[in-house]
Amino acid sequence: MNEPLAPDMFDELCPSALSPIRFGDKWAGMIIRCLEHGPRRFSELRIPLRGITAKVLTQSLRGLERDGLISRTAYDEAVQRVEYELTPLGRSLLGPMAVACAWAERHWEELLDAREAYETPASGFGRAG
Amino acid sequence: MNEPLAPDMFDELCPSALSPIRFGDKWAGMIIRCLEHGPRRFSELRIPLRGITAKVLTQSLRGLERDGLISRTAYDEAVQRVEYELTPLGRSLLGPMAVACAWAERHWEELLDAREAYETPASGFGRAG
DNA sequence: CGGGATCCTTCTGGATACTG
DNA sequence: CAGTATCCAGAAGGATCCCG
Repeated sequence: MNEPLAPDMFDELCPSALSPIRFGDKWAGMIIRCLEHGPRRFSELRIPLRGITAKVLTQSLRGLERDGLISRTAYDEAVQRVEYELTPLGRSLLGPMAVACAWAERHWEELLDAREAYETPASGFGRAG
Repeated sequence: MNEPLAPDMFDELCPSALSPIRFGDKWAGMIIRCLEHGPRRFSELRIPLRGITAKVLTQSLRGLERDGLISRTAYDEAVQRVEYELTPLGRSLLGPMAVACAWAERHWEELLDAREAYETPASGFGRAG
């Protein structure tokens, strides 16, 4: 149905790293993006969320489930299978997230500059006045 | 110039308490809202941010300054006076914040229902199946 | 008034090992 | 496979005292 998730979906160079806008906990926003195009399995989610431990992923998923943003479905098959999917409420967050992403991409340079300027206070002009 | 900030500006009943969307750290979003209509003094900010300690407010303000979202101006008068103000970059965040607030207000009921449903798993129907 | 310094508690995220 | 149980480190937030 939906293609595999790219392992480098959340690169280090991603502007979201600098964005002050956060959705839920550290991983929630990324998880929601992963579910954007359809349900995903637990182990499928671990791929783009590189290095996340099972415990932390479980925690984050439970939080999202608690807030009604995703639903969890366990299939009783030979090999255990669990799928997570966005609820309508969760899907309604995609709008605000797109706004946040657009903001971050748009102001990415300014954010970088601001940090750099803040960390180099000695450059001829100071706060004196 | 601008009217005093209402002490109950951030009520406990505020939908933002349930919203998964966060701007910066715990206080950053509220600080930005406080600066929306013009510069504010340190002690002025402490009023709506009820119970915040000086240290934490300072920390949060420094973080916002570091990210280029606000500017700090110290006036060398008899009584010490420091004002914080939104930069253009900081002001550009008001759009995404309005989107976030609209989302939270719109889905406030759903969020409440989801939490309640999650905390009362025993109600006849379960996840069985 | 607007902080800084210090100490303390809580929360978040993670490493590791184990399980149905 | 999809977790749970334990233990642990670091960061965030806060209380308290002090200062120019």
